[in-house]
Amino acid sequence: MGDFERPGDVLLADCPARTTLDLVADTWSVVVVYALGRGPRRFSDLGTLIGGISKKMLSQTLRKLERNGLIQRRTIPARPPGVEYRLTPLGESLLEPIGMLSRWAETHADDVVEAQDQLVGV
Amino acid sequence: MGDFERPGDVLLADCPARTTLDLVADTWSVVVVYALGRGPRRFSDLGTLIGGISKKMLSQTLRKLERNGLIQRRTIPARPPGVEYRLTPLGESLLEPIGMLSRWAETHADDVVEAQDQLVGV
DNA sequence: CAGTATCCTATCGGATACTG
DNA sequence: CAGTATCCGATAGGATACTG
Repeated sequence: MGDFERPGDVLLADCPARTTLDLVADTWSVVVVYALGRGPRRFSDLGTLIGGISKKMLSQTLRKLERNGLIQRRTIPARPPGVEYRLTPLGESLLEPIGMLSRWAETHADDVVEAQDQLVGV
Repeated sequence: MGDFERPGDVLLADCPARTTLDLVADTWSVVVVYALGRGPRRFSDLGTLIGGISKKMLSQTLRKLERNGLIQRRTIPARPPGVEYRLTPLGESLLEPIGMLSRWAETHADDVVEAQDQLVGV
């Protein structure tokens, strides 16, 4: 190998960096973390806030992120009883990267649509 | 609606922003764009550069990104004949967001592993 | 070299129904 | 409210073989 690669690079298969990228590089993970960036939320509130997500995927995504230390689940002893999810410091550290990615998607969505049309024809 | 949401937000289902996020929020898309950030590359070179990717997924990912205007495919009339992929300006605009995401994965991979171990037990 | 085609398995993801 | 369980079709993704 040369000095071209750094160990732990996302280009390397099976390294922790790649595995970690795998963990967050999917739409639901990005959107859930993005939504929790607004502050702690209940399960049902997240379901409302995030358009198009099913209870199943919301639950799965929350548990995956929890297993990997990005979010924390807490039972609220209030009335009515409920559950609250919040970002951990690790999860918060992800807010800036996915914020940039989300902003890119919002900003360049029209460019993508235009490129698609270009290829289909006038 | 309140002033809480912006139209085109990734939180909204089926809007162009969400669709565009969907397009790039997966591991192979991120890694392929990341790899092409080093400059134009041939198909086989990308396969070597990107660890663990199969020809099938590389091909599929390249075509998807091409269809959506992020990369451009060009046939090289050189010897030996080949094909070269490069980022379009739109693709280049994605380099900073995914660069941040990749750097996050590299930096926080150990935190994730630690969090996993914590939950499994000592 | 640069792919496509096929096969097969695993996961994604929605819908629905049920539980505490 | 906050989920889990089950069913089902669609897609992801690897392996292998084949093509121009």
